[in-house]
Amino acid sequence: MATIKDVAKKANVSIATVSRILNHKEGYTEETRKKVLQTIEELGYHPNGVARGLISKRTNTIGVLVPSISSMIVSEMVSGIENVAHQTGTSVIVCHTESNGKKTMQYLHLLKEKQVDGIIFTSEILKNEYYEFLNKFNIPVVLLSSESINLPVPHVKVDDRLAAYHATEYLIKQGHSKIGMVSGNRQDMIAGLPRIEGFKMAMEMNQVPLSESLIVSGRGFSFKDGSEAFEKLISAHPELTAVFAASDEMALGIISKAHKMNIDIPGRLSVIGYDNLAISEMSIPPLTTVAQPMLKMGESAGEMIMNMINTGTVPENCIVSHKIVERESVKKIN
Amino acid sequence: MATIKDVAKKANVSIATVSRILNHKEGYTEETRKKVLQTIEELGYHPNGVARGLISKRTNTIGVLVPSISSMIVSEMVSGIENVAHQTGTSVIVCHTESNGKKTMQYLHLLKEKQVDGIIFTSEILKNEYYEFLNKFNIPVVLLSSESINLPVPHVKVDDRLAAYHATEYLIKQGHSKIGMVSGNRQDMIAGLPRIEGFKMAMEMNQVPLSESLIVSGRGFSFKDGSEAFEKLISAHPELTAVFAASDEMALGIISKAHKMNIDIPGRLSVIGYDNLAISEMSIPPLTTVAQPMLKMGESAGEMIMNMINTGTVPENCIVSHKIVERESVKKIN
DNA sequence: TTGTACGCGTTATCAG
DNA sequence: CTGATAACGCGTACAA
Repeated sequence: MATIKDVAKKANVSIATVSRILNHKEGYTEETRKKVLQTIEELGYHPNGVARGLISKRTNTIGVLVPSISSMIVSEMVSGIENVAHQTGTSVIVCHTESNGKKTMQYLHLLKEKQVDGIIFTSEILKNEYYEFLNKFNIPVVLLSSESINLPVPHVKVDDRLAAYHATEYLIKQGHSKIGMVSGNRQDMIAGLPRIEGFKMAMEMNQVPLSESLIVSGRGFSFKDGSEAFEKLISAHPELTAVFAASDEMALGIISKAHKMNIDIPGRLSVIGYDNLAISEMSIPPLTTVAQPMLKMGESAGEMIMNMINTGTVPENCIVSHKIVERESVKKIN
Repeated sequence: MATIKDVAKKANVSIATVSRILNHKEGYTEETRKKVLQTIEELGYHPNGVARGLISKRTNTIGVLVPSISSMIVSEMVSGIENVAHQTGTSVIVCHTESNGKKTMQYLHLLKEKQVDGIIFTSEILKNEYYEFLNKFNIPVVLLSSESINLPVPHVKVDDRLAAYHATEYLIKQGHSKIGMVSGNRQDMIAGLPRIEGFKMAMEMNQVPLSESLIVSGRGFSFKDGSEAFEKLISAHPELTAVFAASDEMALGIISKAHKMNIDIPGRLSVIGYDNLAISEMSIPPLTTVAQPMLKMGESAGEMIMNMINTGTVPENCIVSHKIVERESVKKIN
């Protein structure tokens, strides 16, 4: 494999000169530049990023920690991150933690050893243990679709409480007053509780009758969770005309179960989801839902981490705006 | 940041000894080992992988090229790759090429500069240009869900022709004899044409009437492609009782369009898909489909590349077996 | 404008 | 069992 030394020798210059030319510094004539470029071509020389990283203390690599790559919701965010990263010549290492604390720490060690320039932490809470490690080694971090209340780590996410508020309010404005919610896990302080709070708030603010039994939560946000929770909800409250689901997958679970129970959607029951995944256009009926701009969020997080790396400052949090995408799963009534 | 040198100094040993201990070589007493480990703890020392990579010529990093990360079909394969990679302490850099030749070459250069140990090429054909580059620098490659007919590159995939054959035959065995196909792009020699061939073969082998107009292909394999192609197909052949879709997304497109046209599925029309994505359980009705074991394929490709890296030999191709997952979108008829 | 020489943090090969 | 020391490929003061 040709090194910078080989190039220097063949071109009859010093490695310093070659290095300068490669890095677009000044200090050489156009003539020598051409000569060097020429022999680089001839030798098929490529710079060795590892050697460069050793001396420059930059690897142009960032790590992205996600609970699960194949989850439709994170893969799009990763895509956004990769988008902006690649524009500046940096690469993305993905690590799926499976929400496992031990595995997460393993990854953190691995990434530190690899000397990544920064880390994006996605869809999961930042435990103290993680933070201390990162902080100890001064590794820049940003939280994506997550947040920390006590730690000084910047994040990008939508305002879940507000978004849930809007979703519920939308249902109310369509004339519904018997509304239930199929929520995620109550213990989940990031994506679970806030959406429940938003739901309650909208109900109260609009004087719609509310009781705790109108909210039934699943273990997570999956299709199955949605389907099971809905079954409980509707048997306790057959009078419902609308349901707010805390995720699109849950909404699909509801639709599927409703179909089995011969409940027409949106004829007898309206459903609004949350996420605006690709699948929400594919369902029958197409799903009305709260859109989280996943791709954009990934891009923002990417820009944020690049900024931290380049400037050493910690940026402001970024609250991206949600919106309601109207399709056909919600019906206006009287 | 503490280096191996600091550790050596503080522990009153040489860096050589520290290195030996770190790498579990022999040549030191239990006593010195403890002392060194102790001071490593105290200093919070972590080895620098970049420096190690410079001398060992291994980065414990592989690159994965995919057309699009967020495509449900590839994200699961990446997950499989990452699974096995992490077990051996290697990381995965994902690059989405958007099927763009220029961008792909950019990534290849980037990955070479980063000195990755190997590359997995996913769901896309390996152009000569790519191969020459990889070959020139002796970078191990494996093809995942793709193959090359003229280049000596190992691959892992299912036998598309055979799988399509089985899917079609399954329809026939359920009593159908008026069968159409909504296919992917005919020009696609990897995932397009073979499935068409399999379809034709099954029809012919079972003496089911076949004409070219029974196959209509989309630009790709998307929901929209499926929905549009189906519209053409069914208007030309309203007598059809079953359709083979070349992907699950296309199948969903068909179901959706059929619903709009008041065609009951599976009552009047049976549909079989291809892929067995997560969404195929979520549709109404749940989709009967040909399962490609995406996760396992990723894992196989991961093991394959690790083998190539470690042994320098090129492994056998790996044809993984498909199977038909029966759900509710196909009805048996008289 | 150009070249020399040192250092980045490791591993590995020698001596001792 | 242990310790100097030379690589690995590159960037960069400093000198010429």
